[in-house]
Amino acid sequence: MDEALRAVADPTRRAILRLVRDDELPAGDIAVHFPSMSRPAVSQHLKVLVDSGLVVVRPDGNRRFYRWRREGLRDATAFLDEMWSDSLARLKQAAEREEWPERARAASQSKRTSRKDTPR
Amino acid sequence: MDEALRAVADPTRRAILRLVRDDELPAGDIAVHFPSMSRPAVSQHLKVLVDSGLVVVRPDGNRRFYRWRREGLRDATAFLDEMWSDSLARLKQAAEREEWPERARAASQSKRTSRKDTPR
DNA sequence: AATCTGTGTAAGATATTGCTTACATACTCG
DNA sequence: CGAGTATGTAAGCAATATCTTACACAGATT
Repeated sequence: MDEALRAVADPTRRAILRLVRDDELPAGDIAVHFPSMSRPAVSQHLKVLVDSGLVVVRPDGNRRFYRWRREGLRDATAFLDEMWSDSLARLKQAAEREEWPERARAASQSKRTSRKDTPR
Repeated sequence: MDEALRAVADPTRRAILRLVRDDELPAGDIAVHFPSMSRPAVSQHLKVLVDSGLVVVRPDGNRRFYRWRREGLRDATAFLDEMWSDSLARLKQAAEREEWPERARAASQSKRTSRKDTPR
């Protein structure tokens, strides 16, 4: 999942993903969308996308067709969903404390047990 | 948005986000959750999170309380939504071509106009 | 066969990350 | 005030990312 998110953190790679989301495209066709960078650079981005599981390749004769691989974004999506979810457990906990979840809760008591930076 | 996604691509930072999603926590309390790394390392991760807009700080006396900033994940979420969406435009286009969107479409003709790597 | 075409890989330069340790600062409390 | 607490910043380092140019090589064309 780290890999997928890292891959998606690059704007070029996101643009590539959009290109191959609905259509299968050969590397060359993808590269022409990025005149500001060399073709090998795009090729390397494609490699990153393949290695992170976000895209699959289908060689066909001379060319290599790239296509989005849905499964590759599952975990990343799950993480965001988790962040946005209203967490039942959280609501229950809040209820038990007789507080409203909407109200910002004051921070719990910090333990204050640490002294100095523990050297390692 | 690049920044937010890059920030979230790190597992430590995701863990921090989960910690401060529902509760406001002081830096120290956050750091103790990561005994495998030094406190300054965590502090630096917090800085990344703040700089990328994923988290806000509230200084209070001695301490600094961190809390998730929802807005920070909006764009990243939008990107994923876009990837998963069934794109009305795409459906319409498919209809106009009298094809079913579920059917994988063969790649469009590549132009084959490129010759060699263009030197820069 | 000779030569394109499409695309990946190698090597190298440079910038960025993610740590670590040492230190600076500011607040708190007796 | 002076010691202790909470936390950020500086400097340095090893690993990684992201480009670039040069090159390798298989498949297509003539």
